[in-house]
Amino acid sequence: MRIATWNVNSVRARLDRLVPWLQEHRPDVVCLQETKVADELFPYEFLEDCGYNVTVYGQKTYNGVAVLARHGIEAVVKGFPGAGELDHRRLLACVVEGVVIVNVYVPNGQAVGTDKYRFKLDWLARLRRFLDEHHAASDTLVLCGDCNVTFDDRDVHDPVKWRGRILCSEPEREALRHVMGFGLHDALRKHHTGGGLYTWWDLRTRGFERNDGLRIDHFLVSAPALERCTDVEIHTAMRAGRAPSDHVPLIATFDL
DNA sequence: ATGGTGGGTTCCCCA
Repeated sequence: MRIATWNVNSVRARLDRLVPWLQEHRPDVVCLQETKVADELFPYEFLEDCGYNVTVYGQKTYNGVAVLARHGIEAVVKGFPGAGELDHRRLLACVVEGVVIVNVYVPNGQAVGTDKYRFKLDWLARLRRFLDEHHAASDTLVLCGDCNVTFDDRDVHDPVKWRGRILCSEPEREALRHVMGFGLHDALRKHHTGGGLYTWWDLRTRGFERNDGLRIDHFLVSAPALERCTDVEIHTAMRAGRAPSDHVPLIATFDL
């Protein structure tokens, strides 16, 4: 089973990139973030025509997550249970072929010390509680998405410039490690231990042209899933060319 | 120290 994750920065604006990529690579499961569209306006037909069942949890303008699967999508959970209608639409969990899929769009946090930063740290604490209350580390579980946090300086092209800043600050890394404490492992690091592997480059500073990137999109998987994980690839080429997202897709392969 | 680009909406917010 091959599982993909991609922050598309608007699913409607990215269809011309997303559809050919799906047709070429045909991942079994695709977790999308930042779909930026209300559920009734989601472009279902384009993705269904690629051979996918589609489950969405979106909102107008901001946030939004979706799961596409070539197999049946079961046990769908939209948002943190009990959080209410006003909560950001950033979490979509489900089961595909017996694998628990948790698709997340972690808040960006804007800047260290802001209200959005505190919201981000709290959101990560809620994510850990959600895992504790609804899942077990002995399950075959794959949590993936835009985590908006680097693990360490290997994930940062210019660690001096980024030290202590948003996406790299120690409280964020600690909050992410607390999520990992549920019993998750950084699947990419099973296969690639070096630096220089990035998934996001800032549009505003034309970061991609200088490879000024960060690794903030992750596959965080339970021990049973890690054991069966045979590769994680970053599709860096998708950052080049016309109208890219600021994030590139990743595909993790599991011997399942 | 700031701004840059891009998406979606609305006369600006968010990343």
